[in-house]
Amino acid sequence: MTGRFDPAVADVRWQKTWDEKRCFIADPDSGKPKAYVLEMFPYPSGRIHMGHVRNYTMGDVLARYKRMKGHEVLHPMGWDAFGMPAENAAMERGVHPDGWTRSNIAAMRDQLKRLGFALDWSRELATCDPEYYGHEQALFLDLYEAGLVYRKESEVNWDPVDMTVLANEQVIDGKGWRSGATVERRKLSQWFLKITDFADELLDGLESLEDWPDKVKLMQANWIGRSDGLRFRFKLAADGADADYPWVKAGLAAAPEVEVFTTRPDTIFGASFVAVAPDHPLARAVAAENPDAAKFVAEARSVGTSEEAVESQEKSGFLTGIEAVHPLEPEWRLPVWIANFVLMEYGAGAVFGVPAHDQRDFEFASKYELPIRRVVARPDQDASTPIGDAAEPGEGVIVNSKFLDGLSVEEAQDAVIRRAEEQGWGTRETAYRLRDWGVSRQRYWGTPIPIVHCNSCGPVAVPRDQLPVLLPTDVSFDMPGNPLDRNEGWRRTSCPECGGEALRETDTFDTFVDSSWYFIRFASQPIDKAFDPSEAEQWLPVGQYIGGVEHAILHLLYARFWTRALRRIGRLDIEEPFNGLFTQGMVTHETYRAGDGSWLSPDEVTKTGDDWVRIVDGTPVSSGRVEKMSKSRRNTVDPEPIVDKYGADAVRWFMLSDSPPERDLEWSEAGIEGAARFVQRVWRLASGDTGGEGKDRDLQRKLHRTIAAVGEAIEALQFNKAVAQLYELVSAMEKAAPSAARTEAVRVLVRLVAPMAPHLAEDCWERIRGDGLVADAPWPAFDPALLVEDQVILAVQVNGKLRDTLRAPRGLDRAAAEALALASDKVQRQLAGAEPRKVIVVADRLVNIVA
RNA sequence: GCGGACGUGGCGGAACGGUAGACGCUGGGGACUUAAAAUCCUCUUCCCGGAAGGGAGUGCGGGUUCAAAUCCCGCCGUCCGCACCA
Repeated sequence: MTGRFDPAVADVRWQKTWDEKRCFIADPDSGKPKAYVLEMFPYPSGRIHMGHVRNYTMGDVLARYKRMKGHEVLHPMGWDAFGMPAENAAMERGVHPDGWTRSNIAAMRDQLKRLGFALDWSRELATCDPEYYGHEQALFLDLYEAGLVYRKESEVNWDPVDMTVLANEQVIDGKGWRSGATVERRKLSQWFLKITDFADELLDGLESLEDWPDKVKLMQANWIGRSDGLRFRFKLAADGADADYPWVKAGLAAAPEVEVFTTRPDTIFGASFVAVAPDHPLARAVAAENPDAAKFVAEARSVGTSEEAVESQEKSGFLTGIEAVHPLEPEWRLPVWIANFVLMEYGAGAVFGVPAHDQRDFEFASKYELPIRRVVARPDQDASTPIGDAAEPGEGVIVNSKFLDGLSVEEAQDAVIRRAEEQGWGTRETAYRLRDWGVSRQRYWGTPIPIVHCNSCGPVAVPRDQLPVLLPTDVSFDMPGNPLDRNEGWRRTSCPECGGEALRETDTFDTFVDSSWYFIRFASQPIDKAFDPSEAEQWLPVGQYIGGVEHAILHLLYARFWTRALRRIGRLDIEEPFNGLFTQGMVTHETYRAGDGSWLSPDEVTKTGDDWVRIVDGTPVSSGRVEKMSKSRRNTVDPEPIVDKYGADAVRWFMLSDSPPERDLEWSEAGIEGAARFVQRVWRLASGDTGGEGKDRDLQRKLHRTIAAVGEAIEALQFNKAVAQLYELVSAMEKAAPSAARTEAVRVLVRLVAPMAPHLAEDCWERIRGDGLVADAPWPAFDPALLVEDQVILAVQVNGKLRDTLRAPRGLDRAAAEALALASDKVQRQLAGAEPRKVIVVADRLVNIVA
């Protein structure tokens, strides 16, 4: 039989067949065990990129494998369709965000379909569909009514380029995650979701996520940043005339105290100062009275929170002249400073400084010559050992600390907290780094926040029967800012409560709200509500979720929160949305630069000998490091022409080969060529002579071992290992003479490659007259008895070094193995007449002779 | 600074503490062909050697073990996350 597998014909043909037979429509009532395989849905930028191809190929292999193993598989696809790029396109090209987004979706859907993914397109959704965001508005109101939403004027991260607010999670090194602009501080009224109410749950829940990467769990744990400690109050010394105290003048007379939070209450006798944040009420009170203080506060606040600012900024403080009373030593006074390193948002917005055992306090004390007093000593130190040129934050025994002396750090912490609680000046408390999630965005292309602002009633929820609050279509993008603010016709409305004049909320949701529940909507999509809990619970939690690690904190934390919030308000009985998580690596490519330093794309350059040159004029090109494919580096490779040239299966196969899926995959022409060759080799095996009688025990064993190994590798998401196994099997089959075993091997091979190269597999299946579609065929079973060889190769070592390998029957006993090894010429030569002192035998593996 | 991951041929990478380098790519040699493409065979960690064979070898230095890429200790390097978090 001659000819070649022709993907141009086969791809279209089988995609059509799967579609017509509704192969991948998930049926909740099939009675089969359910499996929910999900990849992070894409933003409809207009074209798919190699990262999508890799991501969706991995999910597809798993989905198809699970189907073959007898599961009812839910493997849906949709569009994370709201967001800035649509508005940018509107501003740059005058197209409407809706039209732009819709046509992008149509283009990308076609591209995805060409790759033959086993997706249930009947459940496709886009977050910009009113049917989707309307339900989201209702869910938001549910949370609002349950007290999990609040509005507050707060200092926010303002992106001056995108002209919107960013969540803390979206500020990377002090810059906006999309625009890269340095983020400013602004005061705005914002809607917040109470994610901090779930801090403990979200942290503790991580422990149940056994099939998540440790790295991601750790990142989330660090992000939540739980610290256990003591919150306590310092009384402010009021020894002089009351009226002079700044807090009295500032109207704070009722609270002549300052509260601090510490994780090291054991070091309380090492305190040498108290410091408050520049935003602290006490600091403001002082600033109101003292121009120097006001100047200091203003300067401290003007410094950004960017990395450079924080690193280069020296610790500095302003001595207020106020004194705090040590809670355990009433005669002991500590100076109160305003310090630029104290954050108002964390803990109590004030700290007490222990220079000996905290590096930051140490630096501050060194600068202002404050006492540095040891209160913890390591075994090689005592109470009088001076502190060197750095703080000692570690463990030890408490010294110089009255009733705490001799206790361990941990014991002393307990003792101080207990005493504080008994005496009523402090309480055990847990502080978190996590802040509430600000979800307001000053953008058009997002889900409208379903709130109306009434002059007399304040913010009022839009009644359910008026949902969805639709985005108006008559908007203009001819000036910066949010077009909703300028759309009076849409904005003006009446108050649902009093009927008076009111204005709609013009902010829209952060798009991470949209992606916080789409996996639930995939599982159940009734018309009249967001989801039906009993139907959704049949599929959820997602069995395997696959996506990029860049969402380790943002999306994955928000989705966990949203799921738990729905549970708390009784809407869905699921604790964690994603049972298994896999974060795949990026697709990378070499970068190229012309002589003038500009980036060149891979199709502008060619290699002549060892050097790269520009195709147009032959000028030399320098090849740079391998980096993530990106537009700015111009090192992207568009999947579409690759699929045209090699077919979907070769692309899929290459995406799974070589690199372990969690690591980066370097795109190479040679790699895709190799994958295309493999596709043809399989096709030739299935098209070749299938006659032949008789057994081939070696091939049969190889086959059964491969079935076991490939299944195991797919389940562990080690696709590169599955690929290597299949290469070995194909190689062995090509070398084997025709036999019944070989014929059987072809039938099995086709099914083993089906999850990875489904079009090829269908074509082969048809040629060998398999029943129905290979997509519906059961995964081949293996015979455990055939996994073991009856001949083994024994490694023979002398003093741990390999000297010989010997073929031996399986199950040889110690003495026989030893005798066999000692009979080896090579061993005898190494021993040179010496008597073995000891012989180690590992059954069926090796013999080590120690001389 | 804190936390984490990783370090194996020319390259991507395999390797329950038990034959290091599977498999793929690249490269060399060969077969088929008028020629090419396609395909197939073969070699490809390094050093000495014609070969047989020998030696070295998993970032570096120690250790545990009959046996270490794998376990332990200490360095060095690369990457990622967080970052004045009290």
